[in-house]
Amino acid sequence: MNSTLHLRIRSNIQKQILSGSWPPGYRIPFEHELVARYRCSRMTVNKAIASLVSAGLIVRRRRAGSFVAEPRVQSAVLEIPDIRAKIEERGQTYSLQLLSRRRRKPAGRREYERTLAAGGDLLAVRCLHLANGRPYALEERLISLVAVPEAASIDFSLEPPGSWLLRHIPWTEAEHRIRAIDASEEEADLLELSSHRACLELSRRTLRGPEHITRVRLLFPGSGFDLVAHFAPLGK
Amino acid sequence: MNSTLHLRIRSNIQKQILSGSWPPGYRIPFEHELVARYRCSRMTVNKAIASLVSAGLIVRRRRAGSFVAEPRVQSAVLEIPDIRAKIEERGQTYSLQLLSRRRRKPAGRREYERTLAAGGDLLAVRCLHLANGRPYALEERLISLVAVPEAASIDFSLEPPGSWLLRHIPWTEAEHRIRAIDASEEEADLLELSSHRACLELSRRTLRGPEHITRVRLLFPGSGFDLVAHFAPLGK
DNA sequence: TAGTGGTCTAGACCACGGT
DNA sequence: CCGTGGTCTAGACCACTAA
Repeated sequence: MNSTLHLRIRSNIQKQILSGSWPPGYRIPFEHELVARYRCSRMTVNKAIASLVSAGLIVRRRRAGSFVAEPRVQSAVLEIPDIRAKIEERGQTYSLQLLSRRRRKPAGRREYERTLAAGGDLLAVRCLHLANGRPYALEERLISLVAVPEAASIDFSLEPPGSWLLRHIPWTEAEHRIRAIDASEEEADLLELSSHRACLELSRRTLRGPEHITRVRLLFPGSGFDLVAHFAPLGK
Repeated sequence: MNSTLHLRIRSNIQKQILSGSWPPGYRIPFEHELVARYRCSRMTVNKAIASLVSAGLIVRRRRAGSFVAEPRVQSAVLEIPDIRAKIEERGQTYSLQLLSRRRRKPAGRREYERTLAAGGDLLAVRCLHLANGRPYALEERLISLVAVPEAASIDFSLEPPGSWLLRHIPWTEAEHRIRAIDASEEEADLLELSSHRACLELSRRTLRGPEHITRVRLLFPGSGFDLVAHFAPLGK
């Protein structure tokens, strides 16, 4: 059992919901009823319920009451690892191979390149992440030199661009897309794939407010890479 | 600008962080300073900051103050769609083909099957989800008949097992794994894949507290399927 | 229109952990 | 030790909305 009162109230209510005793649509006790039951102030009850609302377990309607939410589409929190950190935490040696790095104008026919460039140049970086000397992931990245001019003078052969950017432009927003694709001839060659060509492709667009920062495509050999996501209606 | 005071305070602080004015490690004003600045009570300031803490933007340390958090590993909220709903919302016709359905004992050598079965039988279901009559995903599912005895009398040729389970056993916890794999001969045949065999494999273990409910493996042809996840340090 | 949740106040005591 | 955040109280007014 938890220490503080609002956490105890919260976990009692949550238990009813997760066990199925209070099914979706069930009206949980009113705040004033919980105040009476736990002999506490309304703010305390409110804090407990608010946390269940933000976890998506409860919906509240004025004048009507608070109800167990209808379960939505399954959603899960996906941790997208920093590649170097992930490799090192498994006790392997991380190394980085810079394949190419050039400054260029956006390709005219690519809408997203012009958006990203925002009237300036792009830095195009291609590199290979290795674990114990074996290919782990292929990275193709575009960086807006309007948004991140300092990047022009970094050579990215020591620190991977992702880690460098995270240190210099933290707290951005991002949109991810995950697909399975067959590696091309050249990609299979770089990743040292033989028969099995299936790869997990992770694409990410990174923004800071309206400003586009970077766009990256990571290619992981299917055999060596898992994304694990956990869903628990626990929140915090 | 937002309506209520605690939301205004919150978004003012958030703006400082996301714009980079207050970098990671920066000590934000003490509660009593914000109380003075906004001429409000401490509870109101506390509510604003608490919400930024739960969004992961701020860490608090007693006696020391509240600090802009060091950006963690990128994390994103992944929406795992209900297959039927997803197909129908794109205006396509959903249909379901039940390939096999049998009740059986757990395979002795498979640890997880014995755990899932919990001393009873399993229901093994294999089915194909179709969009406009074309294969969209292959589903292989095990259901614990100890946890969900009603499932024994459902034939799952009309309603997909996932949708049925969500209606009957809502609010569970789940663990997901996402990989890219090459489809086997048989799987490629069922999914009508020709040359490109890369598939996205989504595995999910579903629990209710200590009780194991179901285990499912979904195979999506790489060409036709995206998972999209959005990360924004906004929370709620 | 009556009762719910949403918000806010002006206090209070306490635990913890930097100084 | 002492100031911070963590928690809690016993009120209050208001907006919304279901009945």
